[in-house]
Amino acid sequence: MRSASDVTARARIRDAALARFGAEGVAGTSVRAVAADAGVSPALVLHHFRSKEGLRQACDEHVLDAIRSGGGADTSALGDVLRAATPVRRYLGRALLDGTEGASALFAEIVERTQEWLATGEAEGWARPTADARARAVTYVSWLLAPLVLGDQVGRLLGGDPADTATAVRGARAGLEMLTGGLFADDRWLTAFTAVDEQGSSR
Amino acid sequence: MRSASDVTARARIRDAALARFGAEGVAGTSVRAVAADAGVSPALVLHHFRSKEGLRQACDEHVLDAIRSGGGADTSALGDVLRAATPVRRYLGRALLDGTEGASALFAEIVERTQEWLATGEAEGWARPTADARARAVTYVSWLLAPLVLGDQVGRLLGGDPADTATAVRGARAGLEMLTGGLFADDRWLTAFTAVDEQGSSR
DNA sequence: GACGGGGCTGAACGTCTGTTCAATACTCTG
DNA sequence: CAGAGTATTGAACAGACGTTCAGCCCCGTC
Repeated sequence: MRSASDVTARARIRDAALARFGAEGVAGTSVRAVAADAGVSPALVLHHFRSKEGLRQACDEHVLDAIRSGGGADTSALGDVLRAATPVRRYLGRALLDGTEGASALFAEIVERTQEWLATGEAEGWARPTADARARAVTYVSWLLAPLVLGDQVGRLLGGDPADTATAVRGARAGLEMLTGGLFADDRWLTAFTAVDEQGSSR
Repeated sequence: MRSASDVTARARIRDAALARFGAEGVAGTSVRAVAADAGVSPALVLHHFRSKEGLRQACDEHVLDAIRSGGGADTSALGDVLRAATPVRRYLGRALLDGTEGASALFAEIVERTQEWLATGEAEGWARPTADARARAVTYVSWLLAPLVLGDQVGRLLGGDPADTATAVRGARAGLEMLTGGLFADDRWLTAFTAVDEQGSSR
């Protein structure tokens, strides 16, 4: 076994599957289509990965390894996700929505790391205190991942090319702006929401 | 034609399709499964809607009507989305990811409304000014929709029941908190990002 | 009571699916 | 050079798929 090094057929198949799975979903992708993209026969796909499900698992593991090997640097997971190649992003978005085992684990992991990171920030004074650290971390991560899942929609409205890095950067800057200065100048919406919530919970 | 009033078979089929499409994707759902859920024969599904694609379009229109009829009240689209029933949310999330014609239109529409709403807020003083109003509106909407698409992940980490309203409320409050007070107390991340961006754009 | 039409069905169709299997081509070990 | 083992293939399978069609049933109209 020569592991995963070059453009071995196994790797070509995995990459083709990654792209197809991300673009059209796992259920919407046939083994034959993946094989055609990789330039091999359908039988070879099943030879290398035991089944279609095995192929999906292999994609999961590959994406997870690729992202995790980026290392949790100072900017937390933000950079990891933004730096990931487009097919990987698309695949990850769909895996998160499908509730894939690997994707779910990754999500939980990122939330955990983020919560610790924010706790540190709170102690060091650069992050504001919160009443519900868990909810804040979860929501923050979901925001971070939103342009990943909704990338096509965001890209379409922000500029012609959804794959263009400049587009993603423009959105990310606007996001950081909101998180730094805040979006709302007073707490009218927060109090309004609290009112609606208490009224609604009596239903 | 008695239109759509009660639990007519047509409506039952549409609702069953909505739930299935949302849970397992359009490609992952068979006409036979929808028919079984609705308690009718597969042939009837094709009789009422011309094809599987026609069924998908009918779901699109129904969801859009349901959401739009909520009316754009003062809290913008936030309430509309949160109030939508769980199957509708799930369906909408997947439709947005798939880039459905209807879902894309809805997204653009919400962004437009939100941008105007934020411009008003800017004029009235309760929304902070921004350098890129468009990017801010798009990002804000994608954040609003994030828990919708990632609902399962968020729910799982925030409490046992993803369908529970209390869970969604908890996340929404944490979000509003971040948007009101801001998350970061100083602009270290904003400047850091700018630095990385300028360095990265020279690649 | 005859009749027409739409809701509804069972059975069938051709096609595509994931998967299996025997056989071939290739590559390294002895 | 013989042989073992892996990469790779074409052909075939059974089942599920979307879709079609002829026909039944029920209801309101003349």
